[in-house]
Amino acid sequence: MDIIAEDKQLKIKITDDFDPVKIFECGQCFRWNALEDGDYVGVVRSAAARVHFENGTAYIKATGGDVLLWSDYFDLETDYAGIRAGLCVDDYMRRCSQSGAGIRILRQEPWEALCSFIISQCNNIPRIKGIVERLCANFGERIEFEGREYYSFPEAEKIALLSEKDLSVIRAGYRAEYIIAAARSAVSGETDFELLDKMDAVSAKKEIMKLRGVGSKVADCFVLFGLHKLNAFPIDVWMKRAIAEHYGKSFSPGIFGDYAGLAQQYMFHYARNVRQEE
DNA sequence: GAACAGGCAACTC
DNA sequence: GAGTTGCCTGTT
Repeated sequence: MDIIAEDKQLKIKITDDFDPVKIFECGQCFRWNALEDGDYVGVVRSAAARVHFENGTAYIKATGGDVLLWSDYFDLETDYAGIRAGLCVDDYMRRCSQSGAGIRILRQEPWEALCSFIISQCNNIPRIKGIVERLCANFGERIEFEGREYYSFPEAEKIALLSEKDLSVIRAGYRAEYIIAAARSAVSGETDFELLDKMDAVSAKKEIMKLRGVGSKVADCFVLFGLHKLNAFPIDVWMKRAIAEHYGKSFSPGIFGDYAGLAQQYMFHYARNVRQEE
């Protein structure tokens, strides 16, 4: 990918898979929203940004963050087209990966991913987004961008000091208790994201599942999206259906190898966006 | 009003 | 280990 910094914006000549709609709407993140003109606006760390996509070029205009932040966040060093080609172990996966071409796994902050996916349980995307937005608006740092207000995702340190009552404004329900416990665990060092990062996906999953409110699915989402371990394979009801239909009981994510997590994204995308249209 | 939702924990057998 | 139930909130 060619990244050129010009006129206070980054211009990325896309030479690999990169589809903003799929990237932002595939369920991996909750803080990017489409504007009327189709651009996406979101917050990463302490920077707000607008992503515009046109003629094979992505334009990123942000309040901050250098080239490194954005190339890291969008995982631009990884060859998704190449990985995708290698995933086509059967005809079904070929269809899935074709339909999902353009998805990239963002390198999100571990704490943000953990917290967001704790909130995601038994919830739909609009509501998850609402809760996360209220969390940020109430406890994050204010960022002004293009005449509008945005908020950073609050640090674990900040959430650790809150009571469940303090959190009631975000209307997370019974998940509030889990969020606070996770924040305190992160602050105390009992949950150590740097340490988890060094582990393999299976060990990291096992470790993060020690937290209350973190079961198998949330743990896999954390490992895949928060730790960027691309072999983690979250299984929700959509995936369960797809697996039952196409692979049966003996299924193991292992058949997709080191990039099973990407295969999961393609299957998920296909199940949600393509298959019902057939 | 009741059932349900992209899930988890605690409990039962 | 498989099955059941409550959980907080919002939607159908």
